[in-house]
Amino acid sequence: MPSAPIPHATTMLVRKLESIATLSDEERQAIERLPVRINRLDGRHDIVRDGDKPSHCCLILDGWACRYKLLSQGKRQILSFHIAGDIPDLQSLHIHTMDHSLATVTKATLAFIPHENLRELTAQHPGIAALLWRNTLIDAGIFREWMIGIGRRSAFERIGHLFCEMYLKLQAVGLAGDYRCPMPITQTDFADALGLTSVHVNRVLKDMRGQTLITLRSHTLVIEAWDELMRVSEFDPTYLHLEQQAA
Amino acid sequence: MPSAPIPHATTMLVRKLESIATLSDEERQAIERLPVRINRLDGRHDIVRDGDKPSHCCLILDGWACRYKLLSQGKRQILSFHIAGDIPDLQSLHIHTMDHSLATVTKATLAFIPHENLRELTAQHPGIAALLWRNTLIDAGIFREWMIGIGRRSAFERIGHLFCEMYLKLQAVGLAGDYRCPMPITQTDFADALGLTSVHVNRVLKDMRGQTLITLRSHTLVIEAWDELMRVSEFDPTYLHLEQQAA
DNA sequence: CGACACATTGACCAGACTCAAAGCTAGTGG
DNA sequence: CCACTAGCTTTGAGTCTGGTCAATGTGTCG
Repeated sequence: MPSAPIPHATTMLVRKLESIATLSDEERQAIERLPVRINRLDGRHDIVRDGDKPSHCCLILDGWACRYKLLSQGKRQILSFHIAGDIPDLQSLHIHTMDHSLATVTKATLAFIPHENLRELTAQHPGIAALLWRNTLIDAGIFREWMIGIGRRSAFERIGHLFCEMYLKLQAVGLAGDYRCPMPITQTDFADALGLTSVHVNRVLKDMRGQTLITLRSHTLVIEAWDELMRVSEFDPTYLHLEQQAA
Repeated sequence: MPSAPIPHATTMLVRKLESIATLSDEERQAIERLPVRINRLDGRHDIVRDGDKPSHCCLILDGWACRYKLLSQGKRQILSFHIAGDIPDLQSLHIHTMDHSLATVTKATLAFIPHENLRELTAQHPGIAALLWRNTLIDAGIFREWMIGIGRRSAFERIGHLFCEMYLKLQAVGLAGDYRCPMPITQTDFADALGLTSVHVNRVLKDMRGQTLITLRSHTLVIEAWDELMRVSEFDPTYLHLEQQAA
């Protein structure tokens, strides 16, 4: 988790897409010609807000972001967490009004790509369109899995499940290994992501530590018993569709 | 709700896509050339199962379907309900292994379209690809909204919210009107969709009837007080992205 | 060395669950 | 055409997971 040098934005995108399928030279070059605007933001800072009609998509180069929605009486539901290589608002390319917000979790480096260029790219290169489409479909699969967790799993299982999911996602882009990964979110964030309260999250974490399943200190997670954690969380990684590990 | 004659499969697809954007003659003809296999199924019948690698997508011509996943100890989470015009497993075009199941709810008429023809269609016509992509993105938005409900809304709000959502979706394809629509699902289905138990659903429904918000009898829902139901359920239809009403 | 955000803990509470037993009702078959 | 049945709905009584409220630690950063 020592932060590797942040790659050039389009290089990161090429790498991400090539982890799924091979790109032709032409496709690779078309991606590399995309104009990007790089922006560095602090943590806890909105990128796009519920109701906005954005004109750019946002590629994460470094740091964490999350999608969330605010409800009445200060209630908040976090919908997803995103890491380097993700384009969390790719949907805005085809759905013009945001129905939720996107914010940084940590300090982050973002690349903004104009919709018009992405639209041109996908019109010219159906293969790239398919890959980006596929990306949004995997996102939808993760939404479904979260729904299953919130709807039908215990607090303990939900938290364990999230640990497994984030560890594998981070590992796939080389940001985790050796059962150790960054986990830069607060207990309130956990609660809002998993449909719990922060008080209850605290108690479950205490329990998990007691069972020597995990260590969680200064925003670093160590999974002390991976197989056991997967088992008690009923975690099955199929839904992440991580065909291969990109390094 | 009197069942109109079931239109030809490709006509239904053209109509659906044209409710979002205009198709060129060429695009329309390409869709109409799609080969389809029509199949009539009873209710409560699996169409595709968790783990399958389907080679067709399924367009619903008539009836209801749902996506669901089974967990240990007989737990089930229903992920979505689908009605005429939907292609609930469109994702299988780009994600080869099913991470959940798809089943009919009622007796249903389905049109199966081979992946290879859809892939060819989208490669040839980026505009159609964009429209289908958009469809899957709206699905994802509905998943997010369900997540919000299960995570942060009370049982009462969740049920009210689902009524509002299904009424508008049905109305958009001409299957509902006058605050009245079919609702062919059991209280157990409600429970499994909303992260509740059927006993509790039953009690909440009783409460809703008591407040004269709805009538629900023999699989027909009548919304007696639409504005009030929307208000108490905190329902905001933005996420459905129903740009216009198709008749 | 504050100050502030975050984590932890205790005491109490409630919305939703479990288990179990009756009622309904729409089909089915005789 | 009616009795039967399977599946669904309704209700009651008791329980529990997870929520609420509030106070007290703890760590980090200017």
